[in-house]
Amino acid sequence: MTAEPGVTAPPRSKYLQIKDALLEAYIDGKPAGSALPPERVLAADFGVTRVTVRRAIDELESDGLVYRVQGGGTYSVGPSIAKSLRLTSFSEDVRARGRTPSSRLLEVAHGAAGDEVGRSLHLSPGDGVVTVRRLRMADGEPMCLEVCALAAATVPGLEDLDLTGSLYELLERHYGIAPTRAEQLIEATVLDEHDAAMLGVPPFSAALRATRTSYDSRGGPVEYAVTTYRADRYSLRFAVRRD
Amino acid sequence: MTAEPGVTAPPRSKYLQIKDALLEAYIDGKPAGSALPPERVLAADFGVTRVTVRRAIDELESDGLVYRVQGGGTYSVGPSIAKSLRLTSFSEDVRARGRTPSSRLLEVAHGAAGDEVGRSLHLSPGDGVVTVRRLRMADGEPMCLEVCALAAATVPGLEDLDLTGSLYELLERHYGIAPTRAEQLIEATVLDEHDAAMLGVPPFSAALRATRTSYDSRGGPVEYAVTTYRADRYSLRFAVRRD
DNA sequence: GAGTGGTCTAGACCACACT
DNA sequence: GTGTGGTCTAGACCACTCC
Repeated sequence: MTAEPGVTAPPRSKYLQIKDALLEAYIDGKPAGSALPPERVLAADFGVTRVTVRRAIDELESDGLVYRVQGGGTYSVGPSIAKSLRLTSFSEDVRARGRTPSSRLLEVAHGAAGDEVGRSLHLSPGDGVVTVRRLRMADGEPMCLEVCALAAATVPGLEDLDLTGSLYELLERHYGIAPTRAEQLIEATVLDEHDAAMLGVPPFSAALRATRTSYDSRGGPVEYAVTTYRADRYSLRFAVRRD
Repeated sequence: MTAEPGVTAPPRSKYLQIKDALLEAYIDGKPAGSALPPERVLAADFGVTRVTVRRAIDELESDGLVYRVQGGGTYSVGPSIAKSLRLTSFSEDVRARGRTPSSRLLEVAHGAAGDEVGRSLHLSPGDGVVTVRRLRMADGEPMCLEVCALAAATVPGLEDLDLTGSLYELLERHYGIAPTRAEQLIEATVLDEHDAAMLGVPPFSAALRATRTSYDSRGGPVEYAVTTYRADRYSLRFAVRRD
């Protein structure tokens, strides 16, 4: 059972392959409002059942890339808009925008979890946590300040590793920990003089603050992170639907 | 054509009924991490196929209320967290929080669309738009400033209607227009003296700004709205997953 | 009426977790 | 091995839109 030459990727599910094919054929570079072929036609073309085609289109719809009209058809929203809400690390995020991520490590500290962090990580307030403070940059330009807390017991020796890259990659490689889902809170705030100076903006500038608790596939909390983004460099864009 | 006594709601799809039943039985009031029964058991209990049960659980998962572990099971995230990202009007939003919405109408103006609004509403810059400025409140307390633009041709006589309630309800009732999806941009900003006074907070306070373009079921743009929320009263909370 | 998306059935096999 | 969720098939009927 060998793969076709040029097909080096691991065998992905059909509906994901179809999603990519639809993206390339009917969405990327097509004007907004272009119609996709009917589901039954696509099913025949791809040699799958309609259920599988629908699954692919379900993903495109929840990503905000197409919309459906019952009895009407399926239409492209247009090529440029609508980034979906996926759990991504800062490094992945910056690379996806075609820029180069880097970090300046500000502090690695051991201490007690305390109340809020302990509750989020399912620890007692006195349990040990490692706190990593970093200034994160894209093409060398400051983008956000990140404070990340992890249960000390789960990441022994973290402070001796290179913390200027992707924390998610590092957790996976050294500890076999991989966050798969997270709860996220987005607020607006104003930067104090210290944080503003770090980010290279005037004091009292606006900022977006994201507070995130990440969980691994077994449901255990992995990371509690507070990230403060420059308002002039960061925004959230997504599609919403009505029930 | 009368409904059954006691069955006042229109017949909803099975998977939505199952979703509600699962919510009540296994999520509301249950501690985080509680396991749901296996999909095959639920299918038998509800007298449907596994596909239909999975569809219900798909919705719960994308709402951030449960998470699944392949080979393991399906678990509740807990009762309190994770509001989903649905397209809701301010009035609906406030009522969902158990408070009473109200509005103060600041201005209704006719004018040319201009560049940005025109592009969003698929109009020429010189086409007419109606702009509605409102201060929106919950239990009488200022929550946000809303500026909403609609194509003048689609809402004749809008300025003579009662604009202190839900704009979505009004669009539906008087013009048969119902937004079904939207693209939304979230940014952080700082309030100027005028807006801060309107919202009853000190000048230069932080605020969340949401810029939204809504579309009806046929894909036509309906509304271009910029809403500025008090940062101390409004935040966004949602669940994210990794691919 | 013809065509489209929306829902649902009754199975099957695979990948992964637990023990 | 057994049980779980993940994917997929080959149909069916309904609700809606457009002509």
